[in-house]
Amino acid sequence: MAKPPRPPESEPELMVRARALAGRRVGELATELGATCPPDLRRAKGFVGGLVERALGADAASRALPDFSRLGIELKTLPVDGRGKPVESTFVCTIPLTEVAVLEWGSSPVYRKLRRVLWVPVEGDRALAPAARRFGEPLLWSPDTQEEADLRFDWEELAGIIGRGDVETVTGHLGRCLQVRPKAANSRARRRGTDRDGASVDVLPRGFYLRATFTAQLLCAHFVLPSSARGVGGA
DNA sequence: GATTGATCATGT
DNA sequence: ACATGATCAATC
Repeated sequence: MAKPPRPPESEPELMVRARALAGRRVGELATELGATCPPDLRRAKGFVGGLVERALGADAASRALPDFSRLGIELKTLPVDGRGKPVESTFVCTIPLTEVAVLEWGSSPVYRKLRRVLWVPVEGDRALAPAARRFGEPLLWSPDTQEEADLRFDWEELAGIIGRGDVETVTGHLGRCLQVRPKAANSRARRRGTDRDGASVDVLPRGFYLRATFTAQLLCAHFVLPSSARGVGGA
């Protein structure tokens, strides 16, 4: 692998780097970084995400910090179709099953992860070889008033159910913008949880994910109009 | 066609 | 083991 850039020291510096990706292809970037593009992502699901981390100078690699630790910004690549619409949900965080009952929205891992996110759209059509996929225009995003209210609503519903010890009743159907789905090596994986009586039980690990409908809406809204023109904050 | 549940690779 | 990065593929 070649030249890992310094972490960006400011948001503008990060955005200059991120915008420079727009219109370029995954394969070119891989070549520059000395990486080899896989023929498909079946056995390399995090390949594009890792590539962009390195290209932009993310420094948190596998630590419990935002990708750009100094700036407090999380990086998410977002696979989109030919019209710019997300084709996959977005993983947010694993669910701390034994703690969720005690967490408030403001102290929740969902809130912390989503406070500030750099979205980097990338073509995600499976018919396109990974190397041929182009990057889109990045969006540095924080939830606006309505988005945060929506996220909070779902968090309270889902965390409430899990906090009561009913994680096994939660399916991916619940939640308007957030959902709960498995997050594990396989369906036999187990991690410590709490049942309805407060007893310790081993359950399938799960994570919070953003629905594609939610990321579609946020891309559209924040690209089409700047937040100041949408009456954010109550106008 | 959209969605849910299952799964893959890598690093600490 | 569990965190990071996600997409695959069966099913609705």
